[in-house]
Order: sequence, then C-alpha cells, then structure tokens
Amino acid sequence: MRLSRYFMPTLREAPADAQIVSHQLMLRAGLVRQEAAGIYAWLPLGLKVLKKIEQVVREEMNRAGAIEILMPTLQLADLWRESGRYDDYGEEMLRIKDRHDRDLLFGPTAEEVVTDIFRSYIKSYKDLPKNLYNIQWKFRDERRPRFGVMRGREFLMKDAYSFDVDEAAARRSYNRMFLAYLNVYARLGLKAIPVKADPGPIGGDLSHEFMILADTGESQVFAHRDLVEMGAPGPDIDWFGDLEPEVARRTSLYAASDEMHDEARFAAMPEDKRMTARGIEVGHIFYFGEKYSKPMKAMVTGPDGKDVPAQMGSYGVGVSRLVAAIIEASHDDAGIIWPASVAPFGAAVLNLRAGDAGCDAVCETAYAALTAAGLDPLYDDRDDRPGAKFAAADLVGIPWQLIVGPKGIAEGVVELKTRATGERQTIPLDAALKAITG
RNA sequence: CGGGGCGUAGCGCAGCCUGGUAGCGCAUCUGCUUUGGGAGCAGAGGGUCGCAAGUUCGAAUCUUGCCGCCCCGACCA
Repeated sequence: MRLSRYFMPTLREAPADAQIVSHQLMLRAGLVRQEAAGIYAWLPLGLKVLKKIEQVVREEMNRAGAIEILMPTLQLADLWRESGRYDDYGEEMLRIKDRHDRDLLFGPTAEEVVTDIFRSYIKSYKDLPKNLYNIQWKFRDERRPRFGVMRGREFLMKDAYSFDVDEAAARRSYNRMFLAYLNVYARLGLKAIPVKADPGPIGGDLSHEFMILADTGESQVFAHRDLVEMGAPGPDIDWFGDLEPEVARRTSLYAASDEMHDEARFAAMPEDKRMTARGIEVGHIFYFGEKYSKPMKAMVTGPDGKDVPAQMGSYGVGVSRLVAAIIEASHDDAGIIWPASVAPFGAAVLNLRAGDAGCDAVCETAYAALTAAGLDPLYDDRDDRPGAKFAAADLVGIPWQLIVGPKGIAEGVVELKTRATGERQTIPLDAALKAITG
C-alpha cells in the first residue's frame, strides 16, 4: 500500500479522553475512532489488526476441532424466555422491538441461539462431541464502558460452545479449548496464564480465565512464577487423545485472580515463586452442564436409549479487547510494537526523499520485492520530512522499517530498522530484503 | 447506579473568578526556502464557545435544567 493513497490518520497528541496507553495509541495511530461511549468505528489499520487476530483465533479453534458458524447479532427474546435469562439479564441487555412489536435483543452472548441450532439437528450421542463457534459482534450495555475497546459496549467476541453426552466427555472438550487458548495467545506474542475462575452455580473446577500480565489490568493476579514461562503446548498435540496430563501440568500450579484467591495456598509456595501482578482477562472458559440444554430441551439419546440433556461448555475470547491487550503488553514511548503475527503491514518502506530519482527507484524496487514476497508492505511515499516518516512508522508499529535516503543511495546501501529492538543495520538493498523475507 | 471532573476550530489548551461579542500551539491550504528523528518564514481558511431557558443594554463568562464524555467505586454468564 502506498501511504499517499491510504487512509491512516495519525495524531501527534492523544485525545484527552484516552487515559490508558493502549487507548491513546489506538487513537494516535488511527486504529479506531470513538463514536459513543464504548462504541468504536474501526479504521483501516485497526481493522487489519482485528482481522489478523480473528484469523489466528479461527485457525486454532479449527485445529482443536471446533467448527465455525455465524449467528445473528439480533436474537429473538422468546429464546431467552425459554432459558429464563430474558428477565435475569438486566440492564446490560439491549432490548429492541421490530415493526411487528416483537421483542428482539442485541446478543450479549449466544448460548440460547446455539442451543436452538444444536437441538434442531443433533439427536444422538453418536454425533457428539460437537463444538460450534462464531466470531461475531456482541453488545453489552455496560454501566461504565472504559479504557477504549478494552471494555467497550460493542465488542468482537469469539464464542465457542461444546456439546457432549456426559460430564467426562465434556471435560475432554474443555481440555481441548484450554490448550487451544494457550496456543492462540502464544501466537499473538502474549504470555497468558490460566487462572482458576468462579465456576458459578454449577460448581466444580471447570472454569478458567486467561490473563495476560499488564500494569493496567483490571484484575489482580496471584500465580506461581513458573506458569508465566511455561509456554503453549503447540499445534502438534493429539487433540482427540488424552489431554488431561497436559492440562493438569498447568492447573496444578497455583494461579488465581482476586475473587478466587487463597492466601494460605499462595503463602505456602516458595517466596521466589510467588508472583503478584495486574492482569487483563482475554479469555474465559467454563463448563456449565445442563444449564441451557435442560430448560431448552436440547436432548440427545445415549447408548442406553435414554434421552439426556447435552452437557455444555462455553469458551470466549475477546477479539477486539485483544487489540488493546497486545498494545498494553507491547509498546514503548514511540508507539506500538506489533508482533509479526498481527502487524497491519509486514514491513514499511520509508522514502526519505520522495521525488528524488535515486530514492524513488530503490523504493519502488523494494516495494515490489516485498509485495511479491507476501509481506504486504506499506510504502511511505509521501512528500514529507524524514522525521515525520520515522515518527509515523514507529507509532503504528510495523515490525521492519526499510529506510531509503540519499546518503545511503550514494553508497549503495539502505538502512534496516527492527521496530521491536530499535536495532539498525546499514546494508545493501538485497541483503535487507533477504533479512526481512527470511 | 453513588462520588468526582470535563465539554471553547480536526487534536492539545488559554480565556470564565472580576460579563463588553474569541485566542494560542499543532494540523489544514497557498508561496518560497528546506529535507536522516514530527522544519523555517510569509500569508490564508476554519468556531451555533455541548443544547435550552433565564438574568442583563450586552453571556464562552453568571443562574437553572438537560445532553455528552472521562476517572474512582460498585457491577462484570
């Protein structure tokens, strides 16, 4: 993309409304524009990042055996009356009437809809397990939206729903999502730790929140230090084999957020292993059994010929929240530092003297080569000063900056800067291209 | 929802206390000079001062109501 033809409105100063660094940088780098409290328009750069995160989530869900569908944002109130949640959900639910005076709502989540889909088609234990997910906009009319897209009212969520014939099978479904989530965060360059979460009225131990560590996190996290560095299981595990040992290895170490914190257990750990930090919740998984299947009569016939309600679990990832969370975890004074997996462009070509024949020619060559290599480069061909280009490239956080100026041209070299480290090398163009394309 | 703060040009702010018809920086446009970390000079455009009512000869400024946004808290299957 040539920047002269693109739409990337950057701001030198952050709007006063933005208090936390990710929100400030998202506005300054032109990722989003606020339309109302907790409601944002996604500008080109922000949309690219959002789509990339979405794709990582999609790939890891698919790998773990989940199947993508797309459910509507507007849902019928009648379904929620079946589950009993229409009255329970309260003011957070945005309620709407259509022209026939029929009650609709903007979905804050989709248990009812997915259960309705499931019960319409699946009747036998032989068709289980099933895990259906979608990546769709949700609306929760939060009392106090804040921190930009971190806690918006409208937000993009990946929500998956598992269906099994009994609790043991549901636990296996749960384990698949548990490990798949760790892979998602690892691919996004995040260190996520699974913490024990409040399982709600169902009880048991099958509920975890995934927290990434950042000073601006809304939750306090207490955890065994080793969990942070344990890493993800990777894509090559046997997803439909026995995952229990792999999950147990990660859940046996202490980790809890404030509401589940057990000071005695925490204090029992060696002092150098105790870690206290702020965390951002970027995922929540749990098993809730028959909570929806029973009232909504989502029944399957078991091997013994008897009908039982499906055992369900649900698994959420805040996709739009992850954009902010990644920035919180990865930035410096100059701007955002995107992990390569979600960077809006793979590399930037900075023409320090647009209009100079030599600079133009080298930049065009580099731009074509990077495009051909699939890097999706951003070419800053604007008639502007070098300082403005450096500042913009740093701000929007593109991993590689290929800097082309008249000084280097005279000596047959360009400069290659790595955004994350600030490291620069002055080398011939072909060497720079090779370094970028690997 | 309780508490606090703020709404003045696209962004950041001053002016308000003590009423006299709106200003600064950045950004934008034009010209010239510049060109390796957000350039300099000269000129130009852009504002129902959140909305409404009131007080007053006169309101960005004082009063009242409403709306919007932000922060803290509570809340967050």
